[in-house]
Amino acid sequence: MNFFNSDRSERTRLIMKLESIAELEPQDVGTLAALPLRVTDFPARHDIIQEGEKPSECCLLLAGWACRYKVIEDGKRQILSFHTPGDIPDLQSLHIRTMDHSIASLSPIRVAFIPHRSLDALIQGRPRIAHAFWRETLIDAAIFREWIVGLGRRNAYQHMAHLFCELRMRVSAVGLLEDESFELPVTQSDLADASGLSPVHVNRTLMDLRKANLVSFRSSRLTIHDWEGLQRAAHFDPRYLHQQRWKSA
Amino acid sequence: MNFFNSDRSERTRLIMKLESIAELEPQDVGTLAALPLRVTDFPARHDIIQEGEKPSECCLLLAGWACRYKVIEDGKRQILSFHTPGDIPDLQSLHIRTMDHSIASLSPIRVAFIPHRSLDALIQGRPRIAHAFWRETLIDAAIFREWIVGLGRRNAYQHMAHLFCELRMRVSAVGLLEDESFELPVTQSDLADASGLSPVHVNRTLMDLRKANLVSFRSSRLTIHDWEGLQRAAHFDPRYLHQQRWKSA
DNA sequence: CGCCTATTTGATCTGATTCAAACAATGTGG
DNA sequence: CCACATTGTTTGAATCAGATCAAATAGGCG
Repeated sequence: MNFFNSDRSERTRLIMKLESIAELEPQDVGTLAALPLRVTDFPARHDIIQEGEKPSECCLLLAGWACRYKVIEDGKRQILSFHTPGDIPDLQSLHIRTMDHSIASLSPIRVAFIPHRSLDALIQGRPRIAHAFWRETLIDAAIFREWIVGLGRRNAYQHMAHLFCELRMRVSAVGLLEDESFELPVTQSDLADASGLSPVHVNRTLMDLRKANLVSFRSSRLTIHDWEGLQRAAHFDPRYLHQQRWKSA
Repeated sequence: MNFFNSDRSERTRLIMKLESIAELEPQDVGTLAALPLRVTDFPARHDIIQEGEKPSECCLLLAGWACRYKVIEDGKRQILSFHTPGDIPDLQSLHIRTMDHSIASLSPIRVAFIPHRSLDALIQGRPRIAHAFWRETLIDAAIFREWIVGLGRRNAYQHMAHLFCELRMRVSAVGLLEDESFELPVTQSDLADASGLSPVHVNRTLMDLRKANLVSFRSSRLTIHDWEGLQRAAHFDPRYLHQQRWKSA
């Protein structure tokens, strides 16, 4: 619990994110800033919430990377989404009591827990914020849909390229893209669990992408060498992300 | 436009559905019943909305089956979800202007178009209905997540079994399950596009499920011979559907 | 340095695809 | 009500994308 360590840029992350999702009024921003936050740090690869729990708070990611995942009977894991600062990966718990999946840190992370009570009050009193929150969960669903397409109908090469395009766009939207390169603290096994492939095949696909001079992934950092080409390889169309203003290229 | 043909059971479908999702007050029900509906019939295999459109109405499915789908560059199709009466498959268009996928009828269907304007008013004025609508889109997302798991980490046999379990539960919840059997007006190609498989392999998998005496799928009807066994084969756990009261078996 | 975890490589295997053709069902018009 | 066309299902054979197994190599870090 490092409430006082949380720096200014982290504490305004939620406001930045929601402003990128919907228009807010000055009063909305004030109400958001007054939200009670319980700020907590977690190490890498640590469960924040587990499937089956009934949380009474939502967790706002302030720094670091997280993911949602499910484990099936035979122990296989499927990652459902990746999350960057500003995301509230369990926002749905506001209206769906029981978690149907787990959320874990990928890197060391800092999260702010916000009581459901406070969020409910916000939703009642501030329709624009309610709109922004709902919209965030809907964009979430749009990303799930695109993953379904990738898993169902794209080959490994296109699928991985598409995933990197998505992450690039989202990272860029929260200002973490540095010259077509960003921290991506995941292993190739994580990428396998996200893309429905085996770790070995992820490795080979990464090498193919490297050989085609599109991207390279080394020491937890993705560098895009040819953004145009990557999009072409993935047949990537960013409209499904429903970003208002694309801070792209 | 068959407003007057729409029978009583169809017109209360939405109310039934929302009541199964969240608790409503009598006044909510009254407001819902007063919603202006533009009822329209469509033949089978007809697009109701296409990707890229910006609808100003939502479509409530009154009768028949529909699906969401996306088509990628090389012409491959991925079905994203199946929909039964009571569903509003484009409810997200209320907050996300542009459709990122299409919606089509599978069988002949009857839909009621409801202006966004009216729904917005409802959401402003009746918090419980707002809650129910939001919750419906969240359950949608939960189903997407389960499809991601199926596509990524289940084999063809488990995946198809799981899909049938999902459909059985949902069909049951809207009262369309008749003695462990229900209309499922889709082709094996449709099942292939939903499960990320080829039509040939769907055919072979269906035969395997038949041979195991779990289900049979003939002339647009799915009959479950062994509900327990089917759930076991799929490792099906219905909790992700977040149904309040399971009107099951 | 030495341990542990992640990546890379090679060889082999397999679940699922593709192609092609036969067959069954359903519908349509004469 | 039959003939024909169309669409959907079934079967077989060949092929392939990606999985699995196993072992070697490379990083990161206390």
